[in-house]
Amino acid sequence: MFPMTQKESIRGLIARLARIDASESWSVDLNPAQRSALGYLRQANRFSRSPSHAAAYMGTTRGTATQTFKALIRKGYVSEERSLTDKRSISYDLTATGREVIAEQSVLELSLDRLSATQLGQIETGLRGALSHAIILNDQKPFGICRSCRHFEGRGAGGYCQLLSLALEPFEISQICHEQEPA
Amino acid sequence: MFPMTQKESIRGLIARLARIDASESWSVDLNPAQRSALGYLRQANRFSRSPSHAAAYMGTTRGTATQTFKALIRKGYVSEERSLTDKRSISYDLTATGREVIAEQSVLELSLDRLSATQLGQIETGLRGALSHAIILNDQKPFGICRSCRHFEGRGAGGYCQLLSLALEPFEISQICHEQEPA
DNA sequence: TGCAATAGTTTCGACTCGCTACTATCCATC
DNA sequence: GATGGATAGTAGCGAGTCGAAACTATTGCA
Repeated sequence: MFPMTQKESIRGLIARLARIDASESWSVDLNPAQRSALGYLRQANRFSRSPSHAAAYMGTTRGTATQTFKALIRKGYVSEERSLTDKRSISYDLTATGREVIAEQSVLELSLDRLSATQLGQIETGLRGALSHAIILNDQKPFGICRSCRHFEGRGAGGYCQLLSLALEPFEISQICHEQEPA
Repeated sequence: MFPMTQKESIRGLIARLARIDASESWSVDLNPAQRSALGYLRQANRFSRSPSHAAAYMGTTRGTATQTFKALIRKGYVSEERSLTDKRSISYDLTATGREVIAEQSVLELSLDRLSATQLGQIETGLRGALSHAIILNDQKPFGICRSCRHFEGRGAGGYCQLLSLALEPFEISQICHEQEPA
């Protein structure tokens, strides 16, 4: 009568999985927005850990991002550090307990456990592709990883950012950056 | 420094895609809950279109489901019909405008357009598998499609439900049912 | 020096959603 | 048949989210 297209099915699956995942966050005294803010901080490089950048990444407003970070401070999951060069800006970082909380395994991850490695790989590349298209359609910034940026230049184990004229530690080149532009 | 596992990446991807999709629903005067309620009604068979069943499917409470349906009535997207046999129960159904609204293509679907048919197939089966595990872990009902139920019996183009002792129209056997138990 | 842009914050209001309590109805059991 | 418990839907409350807009402080450009 009203057959669902494959794309509609996938849309529904994503919504349901996201809902299951979101409902679980509450059990660790984190709401979904707070959880994804923690996840963002874990991935973001040192130039991208501000409310503005988090807001751009999560598709929300700076005001909401501020609220979220303040709540995370109260709970002791992140620490705040004011910039020395620009007195307007603030940088947040995960605390040790913050890292523990974010590392806890979710029902969603347990469910993914039952899939094969190839299936996981297929899902990841597929969803990643879809997300990058969606981000373009939504006029959002890509926040890709440093290593695959046009301003990146490899140097031994680490690298160099031509935009910021800065040397990069090895671990930094696989973090995400608000300035990133695909090569 | 803190490498993400593949499962963590997928979790993040699902959350981000869901957020993009959810934020879009507002542009058609539907909130995410209302949108997924409409989506549920489109798939559900005639025995499963009540607030209770929708609540079980969506992982929310009956109270919230009622609110959602009442809002959809106000907006003219669903119609209400009281049952003749059980005076407690109500059945909702999509109106013509409700069907139009739900059929509109989303940014998420547009993004999926850029993937190949094989990729779409892989994503769908993968996510479907993950969801069915997650549902078991969460003690929710599967709401699978009629045709693949242990009470289903094929009869020509249509079928027969051994649980309800009822003949089923051809289009009904691919709808989802709250009584469904995988064969 | 002044003016616009930017970073973060605050406040307000609309809205969601879960919880609890309540009514009506059904049904199983004595 | 009565009756007690389960089940369907609903109403109202309250905590909390989130976005919009206004506001302050700082920066940097002209």
